[in-house]
Amino acid sequence: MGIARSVMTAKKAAGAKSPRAKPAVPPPALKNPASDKPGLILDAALDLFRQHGYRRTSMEDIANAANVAKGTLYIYFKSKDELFEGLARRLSAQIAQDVKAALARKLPFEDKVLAVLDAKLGFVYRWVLSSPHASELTDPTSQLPDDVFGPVDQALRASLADLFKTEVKAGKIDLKGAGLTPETAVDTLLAAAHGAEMGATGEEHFHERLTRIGRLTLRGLRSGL
Amino acid sequence: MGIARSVMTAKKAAGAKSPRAKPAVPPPALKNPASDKPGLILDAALDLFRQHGYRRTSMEDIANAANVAKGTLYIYFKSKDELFEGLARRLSAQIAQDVKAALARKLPFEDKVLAVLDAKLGFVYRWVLSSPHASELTDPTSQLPDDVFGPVDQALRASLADLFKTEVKAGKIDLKGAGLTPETAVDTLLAAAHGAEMGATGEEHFHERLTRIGRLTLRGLRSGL
Amino acid sequence: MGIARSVMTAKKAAGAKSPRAKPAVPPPALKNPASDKPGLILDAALDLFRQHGYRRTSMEDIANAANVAKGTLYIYFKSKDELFEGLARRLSAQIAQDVKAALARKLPFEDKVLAVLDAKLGFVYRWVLSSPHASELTDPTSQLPDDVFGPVDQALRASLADLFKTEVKAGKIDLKGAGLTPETAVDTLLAAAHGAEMGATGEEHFHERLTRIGRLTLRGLRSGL
Amino acid sequence: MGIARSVMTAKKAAGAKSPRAKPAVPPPALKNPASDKPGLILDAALDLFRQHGYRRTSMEDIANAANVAKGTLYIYFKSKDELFEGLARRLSAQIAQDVKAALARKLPFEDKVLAVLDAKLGFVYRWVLSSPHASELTDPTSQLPDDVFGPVDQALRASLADLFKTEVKAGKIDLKGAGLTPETAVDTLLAAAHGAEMGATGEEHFHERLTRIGRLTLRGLRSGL
DNA sequence: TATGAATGAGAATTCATTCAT
DNA sequence: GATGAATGAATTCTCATTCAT
Repeated sequence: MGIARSVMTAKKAAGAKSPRAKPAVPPPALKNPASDKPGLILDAALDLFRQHGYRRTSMEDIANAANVAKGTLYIYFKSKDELFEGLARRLSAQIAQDVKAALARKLPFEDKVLAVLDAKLGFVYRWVLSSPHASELTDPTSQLPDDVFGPVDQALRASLADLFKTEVKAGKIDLKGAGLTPETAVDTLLAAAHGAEMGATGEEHFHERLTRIGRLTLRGLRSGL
Repeated sequence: MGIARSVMTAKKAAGAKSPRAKPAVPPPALKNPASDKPGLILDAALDLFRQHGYRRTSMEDIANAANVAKGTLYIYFKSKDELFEGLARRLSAQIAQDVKAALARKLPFEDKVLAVLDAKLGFVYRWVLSSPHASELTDPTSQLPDDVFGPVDQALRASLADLFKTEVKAGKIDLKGAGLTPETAVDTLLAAAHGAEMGATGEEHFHERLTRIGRLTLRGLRSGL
Repeated sequence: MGIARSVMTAKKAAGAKSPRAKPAVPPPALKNPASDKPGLILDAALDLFRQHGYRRTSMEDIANAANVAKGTLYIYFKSKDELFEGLARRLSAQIAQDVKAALARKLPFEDKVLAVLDAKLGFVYRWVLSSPHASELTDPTSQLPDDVFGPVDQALRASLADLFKTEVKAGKIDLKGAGLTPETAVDTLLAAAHGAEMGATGEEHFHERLTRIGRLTLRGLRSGL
Repeated sequence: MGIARSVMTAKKAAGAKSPRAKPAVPPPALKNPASDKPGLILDAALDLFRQHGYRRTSMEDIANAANVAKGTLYIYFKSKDELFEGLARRLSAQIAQDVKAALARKLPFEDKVLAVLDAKLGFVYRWVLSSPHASELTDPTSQLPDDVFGPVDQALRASLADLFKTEVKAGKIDLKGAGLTPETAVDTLLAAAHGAEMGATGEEHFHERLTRIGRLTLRGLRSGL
C-alpha cells in the first residue's frame, strides 16, 4: 500500500509557472526499485501515522501495511522511535531539495521568498500538519536529534538572510527602520509563516494564510515607511 | 508536587504597567478551599504532562502526585482523555479572563494588540508550549470538543476586528491597501503570532519573537505605504 | 425501580381454577410499608440482576435503583454475596408458600402433582430462569448455604412421596414395576421436571414442557403396564 | 497441569459393550504435537474454570497454568470470552463425535436412546456440570453464538426423531396415545434427561438419575397403555 | 535477511468495601 | 441509621521487542 510514497516520489508535471510550483523527489537509485524495503516501510508508516497517529499505529500495523514481517522492521529500524526518526530524515531531505530548488529559481524578491516559504512549510503541511494527528507527528518522543531538521533550517536561514541583505543594499527594504537585523528579520518571517498552519482547514486555506502572512510581513519591511 | 497550580492561581502583583501585565484567576469558591480535589488532580496532571508528556504519564503517576488513590481520579474524570479535557477547559477559562483584562486596559492601539496577543499566546506558551512535550499537549486525542477553545477564540477575533475597524476609521491603518478585511487581517495577525512559539527556547525568546511579529505585521498595515 | 417487587408481592386475582393458578406473597407487615429498606433493596437488586446479571450489576447500580446511598446497602447486607443470599432466601420463602398452597388444594392426583411442580419450578422460572442471565443467578458464588433452599426441597419431597404412597395403595400407580421406591420416583420426577427449563423460550413454552414431562413421567408409572 | 486435556483426549479402551461406552477424540494433526498451544491453553482454562469458576479465574492464572505468557493467550483468543467460546466449541465437537458413535452402535431401541442421552449429557456432566461452578460455565456471557451447540443439538434431535418414528412403525411405542409427535416426544425426553444434572452429587448419582429418567419416560410411551 | 510466535512490563479502568461526617 | 467520597487490589488487554528457525 502507500499512496503516501507514490505521491511523495511522484514527479510533478513540469512546466508550472507560479511561485508555488514545486517539483518533488527523485527516488534514490536502487538495484531493484521494487524492493526498497526501508522505503516501503516508511511509506506504510507515514500513511498510518497520518491516519491514526503515532500512538495508535502499532508496529504490527506497519508490518502488515508494508507486507513484511514484524521482525523485519527491526532489521532496518532499531525501534519504533527510530523508525519515526527515519521518517523525519526522509522528510527533511525532501524539504532540503525543494527549498534548494526554490532558491535556484529566477524570481523577483517577494515571489522567491514566498516560494521558499512554501517549499518548506507547504511540504510539511501536506505530509504532516494536514493530518488530524499532526500533534503526534510533530515529534512523538520530543527526541529528534538536532541533526535531523537543524542543518536544513540553518541553510535556509542563511540563504534568506542573504536575499534580505541584497534587497537592503538595493534599497528596496529597510530592516533598520523596523529595528531588525537580517537574521532577526528572517527569524521573524519564518516564525510568522510557521503560524499559517494554526488550525488550517485544508491546503488551500493554509496557502492563503501563508501568502498573506508572507506578504504582510514583507510589506512591513518596505523602505520609506 | 504542584508548582503548576500555585503559579496558575497566584495573583500577580497588581499595578503592572507594561503591555505584558497579566492578571490571573480568582479561584472558584470551595467549601473547603484546602481540598479542591479536581483542581489538585489537574495541577498534578499538568505538571506531569509537561514533564513527561501525555503518553508517558500514567494515571497512577497522577494519582501519586496528587496524593489520591487511582480510583479517585475516576470520580472526577471519566477517563484519562477527559482529565486532559478538564485541563484544557481550565486553561481556556484562564485565557479568556486574561484576554478580557487585556482588552479592558487603556492602551494605544498597537500596545493593546500586543497585550492581547500576549494574553492569549503567552499564557499558552507558559503552560503548554514551553514543555518539551508540547506537541503531545496540543491535543493528545485530536478530539477536544469545539466548545473548549472555540468560544474564547471567537470572542477574541471579534474584539480584535473591532479594534481594527476603529483604527481604520481613524485613518491610522489601511487594510484595503494590504488586500485585507478586518477579519482576514485578524486571522493573519493571529496566525503569524501563533508562529512565535516555533522552537522558542524560553519565555524571553518567545516574547521577543511575539513582539517582533506583532509589530512587523501591524507595520505592514500602516496607512500611506 | 422495582417492577420486580410490585409483581412479586402482587396478589393474583383470586378465582383461578386451573391447576396452574398460583397466588403469591403477602408482604410481611411493616410499620411503614413505604420504607422497607432491605426489601426495596432486594427489589432493585433482583431487577438489575435479571437484566444485567450478577457480575455486571454493581453495588452502586443497586443503590441508585433503590434510591439509597451505597453505604446503606452495607447496613442491611454484609456484602454483595450476602445481598444475593437475601434474594435467594426471599425467593425460597415464596416458593415454600406457593408449594404449600398447591398441596393444600383439592385436586386429583395428577393435577395436584402438576400444580406442585408448577409452584416450585414455575416460580423459579418466572423470577430467575427466564432472565438472559439465569446462569449467573443460579448461584453466583456457588456458596449458598444449605439452609436456603434445602428445607423447602426436603418438605416438598416428603409431601410428594406421601402422595405417591397413597396412590400406590389405591392401586393407581405401580412403582415396583418401574423399579422405583417412592423416594426415587419423586427424585426422578423432580429432576425430569427441572429439565423443563432447558432452553425454554418463554413462560408458555416452559409450561408446555413442564406439563408434558410431568404427564409422561406419571404415565410411565401407571399400573398394569 | 491439565488433567483436563489428557482425559478429554484419552482414547477410551476400545471394545466397551455397555450402553455407556464412550469413544473419544482423534486430536487434529499438528506439526509439533507436543505444542498445541491453543489446546494447552484450553486445557488449563477448563481446569481452572472448573475449580474456581469463570469470574475468579484470571487470564494471568490461565497463562501461568498453561506455561505461556499472558500475551500468548491473546494470540489465540481475542478475549477471555472468546477463550471460553473456544472451550465450548471443543466440547461441542467432542459431544458431536460421541453422539454419532452412540447412534452408530447396534443396540436395541431403549438402550440406544440411553446411550445417546449419555453421550450428550454424560459428557457435559463430566466436564462442566460436575464442577461446583457449573452455573458459571453454562455461559458466562449469555452470548455463545448459535453455531456452537446448535447444530449438534439439531442433528441429535433429528436422529432421535427418526429412531422414534421407526419404533412407532414397528408398533412398539405409541406417541399419539401420549399426545405427542416425534419432535415433541424428543424434546420432552431431552428436556427431562437434562434435568438429571439437577443437584447430582457425582457421576454415579447422575447416571442413575439419567437412566431412571430415560427409562421412565420411554415407559410412558409404550404401546397399549 | 526474513519470519512471526512468544514475551511480559505496563496501562487504563472497575468496583466492593470502608469510614468520617 | 444514612451518606457518598475515597480507596486500592484486581483485571483485562496492548504492543514494542526478542529470538529460534
